[in-house]
Amino acid sequence: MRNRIKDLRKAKKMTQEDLAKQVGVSRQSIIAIESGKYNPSIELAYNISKAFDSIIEEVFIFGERGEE
Amino acid sequence: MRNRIKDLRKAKKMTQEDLAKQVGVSRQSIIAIESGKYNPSIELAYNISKAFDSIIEEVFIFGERGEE
DNA sequence: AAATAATGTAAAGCATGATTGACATTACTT
DNA sequence: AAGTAATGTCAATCATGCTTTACATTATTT
Repeated sequence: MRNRIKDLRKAKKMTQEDLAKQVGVSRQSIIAIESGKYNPSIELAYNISKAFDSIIEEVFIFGERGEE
Repeated sequence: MRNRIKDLRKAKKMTQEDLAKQVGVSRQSIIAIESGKYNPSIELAYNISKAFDSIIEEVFIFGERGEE
């Protein structure tokens, strides 16, 4: 599962730390999620997408056919 | 965070076990999620919503004002 | 070029999502 | 009413999201 966090974040000129604070997790978590290291909880995914005034499906891209 | 899984599941006449198999988790996980005991991963939330031909936001309802 | 901000990496530990198994209870069927 | 399917509950264990700390690297600014 990929995501657009890095791009959306830069479009809003936010640092990883800004986003981390806004959604209430550590910067490490943002890094790990941006780089696809793990699956956030749905609650966190929701908070992140809200930080970008988007819905989850606009931020997280689910493998149509297997996640290259 | 509430969700409509139980209702959607019944509308499709699926058992918890049916759903569990279809999305690849244990029945316990379905029970726990249906009853709001915990936050699924986004991947699982996505698979569940796909089982109902819906998007995440149609299945999971995020606390408008704090989750009674 | 030096200083500082932002990003990346690594490892240890904690919190909780998810599994398994066994049993109790409530609904359907016959 | 008896039998079976479906749901619910409890507890132990495993897997992984998430935190914390500390440092290294890459950008940005002056």
